[in-house]
Amino acid sequence: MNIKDVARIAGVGISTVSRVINNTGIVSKATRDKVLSVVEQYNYVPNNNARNLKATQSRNIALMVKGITNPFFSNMIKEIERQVDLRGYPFMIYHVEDGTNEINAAIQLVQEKNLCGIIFMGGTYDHSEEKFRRLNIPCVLTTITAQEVDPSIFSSVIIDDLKEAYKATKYLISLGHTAIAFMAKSPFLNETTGNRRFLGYIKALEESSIPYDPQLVEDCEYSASSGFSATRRLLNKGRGVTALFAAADTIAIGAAKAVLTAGLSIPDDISIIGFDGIEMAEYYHPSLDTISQPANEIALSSVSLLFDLITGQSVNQHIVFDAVLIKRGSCKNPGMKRVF
Amino acid sequence: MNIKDVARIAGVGISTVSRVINNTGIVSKATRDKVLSVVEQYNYVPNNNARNLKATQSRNIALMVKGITNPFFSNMIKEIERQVDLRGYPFMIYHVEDGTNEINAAIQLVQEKNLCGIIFMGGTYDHSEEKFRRLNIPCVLTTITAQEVDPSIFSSVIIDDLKEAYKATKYLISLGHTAIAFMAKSPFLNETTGNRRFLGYIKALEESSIPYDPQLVEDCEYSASSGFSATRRLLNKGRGVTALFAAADTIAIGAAKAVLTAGLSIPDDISIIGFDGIEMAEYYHPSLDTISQPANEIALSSVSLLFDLITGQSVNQHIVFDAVLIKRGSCKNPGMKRVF
DNA sequence: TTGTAAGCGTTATCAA
DNA sequence: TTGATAACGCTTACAA
Repeated sequence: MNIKDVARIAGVGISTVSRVINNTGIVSKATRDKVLSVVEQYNYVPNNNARNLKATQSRNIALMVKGITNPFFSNMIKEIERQVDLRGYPFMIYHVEDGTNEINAAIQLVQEKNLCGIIFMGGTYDHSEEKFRRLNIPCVLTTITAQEVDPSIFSSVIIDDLKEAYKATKYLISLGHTAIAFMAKSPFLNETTGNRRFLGYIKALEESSIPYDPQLVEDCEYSASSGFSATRRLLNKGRGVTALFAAADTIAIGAAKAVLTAGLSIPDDISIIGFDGIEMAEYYHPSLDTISQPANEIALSSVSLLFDLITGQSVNQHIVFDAVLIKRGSCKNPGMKRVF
Repeated sequence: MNIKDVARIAGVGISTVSRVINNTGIVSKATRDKVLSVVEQYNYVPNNNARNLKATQSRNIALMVKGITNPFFSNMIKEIERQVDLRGYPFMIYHVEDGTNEINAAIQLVQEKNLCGIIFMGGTYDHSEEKFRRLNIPCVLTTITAQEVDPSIFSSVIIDDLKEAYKATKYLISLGHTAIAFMAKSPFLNETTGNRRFLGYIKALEESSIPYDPQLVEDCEYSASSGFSATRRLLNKGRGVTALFAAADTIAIGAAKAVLTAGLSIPDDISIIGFDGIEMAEYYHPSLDTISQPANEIALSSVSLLFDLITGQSVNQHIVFDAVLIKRGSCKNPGMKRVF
């Protein structure tokens, strides 16, 4: 079933069918009805490939997600999809494997699928300007940004990872902790989210003249199991840790399990604070403190920035949201020092 | 940059370029190298729209997910993507809003994007045969099936929800529980996963001559917050519940939180068992018993069935995996009856 | 071994 | 208000 068939059956010309379908140009009511009834009856759906081929510029929008298993992203994905849908643009989600370069993947995609806009979620900050230029379509970075790239060629919606991590660490310090462990993915790899949060942690320590102990930093994946093993390793080192700052709630949950399994109490023996603000951290027992990102606002703004760009209503912008320190009782002042 | 440009710059014909790109037909080494160097230098990427348009049948594969926020799906999505990628087929993920019909959405998609295969994940069992016929491409249902449809026109990879729920309930009964609550999404709506699991619950009760009390069944979303409220409602009813069977781990986690928040102990006061086998249930404290689905095998089989269909290597099949009852200590024999 | 040319299903231009 | 018709970028006979 193609436009030709519809035209033939309806007894009209091809372009008339096209005009009816796209609501473009003037068509008499009689002709329009005739065409529509055929379309209806035969379940005709225009072929997008042909459309895009013709159109040079399509309306396809893609979301490239790095780390789709991170529950923090799930709700954002859903909201982004909803928002794009609302505006009537075709939308697709692409998952990028850890270790593949999302921009490279995107460059392929833009040409292959004829995208008119793209949102990147997750990943690193270390993209080259040349790649961005080659992308050459409106582009919003969500939860990440690009340090080395001319800010006028992309938009971004983020929180200030460094500042928020600083806030979390400061909070622990203000409670009286000095032996504070830090867990994140790739904390020592420049321009990653983990690194930004690590820098915030370091800054807070320095400001309070607490010497930085590299033994207290663990590199781990964004998962409970990884947080669990990392915390085990930490506890086994016997550095008298009294507080754990996990740069993701998933890690914090694994960490909490390791602490509880070791027969220690949260927060009496060890305080824990996470990052992100996922539901599970709230429903953990004990509920875990966290730095909660405004996921919904981030999603909404990302889409709205993208459409401003697509419709040419504004130039590239960079929005930085504040995250909120949520206290649920998993942190308190350190009790007696213990030796692990 | 299109194939014409490449041909012109390389000083060859269009079809030669096509032959080089697609590794089809015989091309002399010299010509091939010349073409490839131009492709390389100008970053030429063939336009997929044109390809698909020509091809009638493309290689695009889509995954339609209903309930992308369910962490049980996350790893499966990742694995499915990986498997499709491995086979070198373009892959895209589509999220279907709760409340929209995924088959309708798919019918659109098949024509628009020229799909050659589709996997459905999540959703309900109640699809009409007519819709499936209209789909008219290889199609695998994952974690769901279609009761009313000729099984020779689709494949499926599932667990036996009824049997596994029966297993869970039986387990609780074998421990001595009789006041067993059940929580699921839409337990009373025919042909949903929640309903299948509900029927297993009922079957186990009947078999043990435990009268069914509708007050002990709660309808809730697949989320911790929803499980939390549902459990609150349950406890407030004062029916002396001693065990909770949550038809999803996310629900079980919310339920556990409600129990613990009420000052009760798991499993001393209340036993809890979940369903699915997500990581968080293991790292909850206490770790939660569950019926664990072989998510990875399900993902692998789904893709492999789909490709068998696409390549015509086999006809539609229906695979039923066994799930495993994992005991982590959140269930024990009921202690003294309490009145809540 | 290579090139020419005819579509694939649309949209848009132009003439009727 | 309509209907031919020329692209869009590609693949694939078929010819050379």
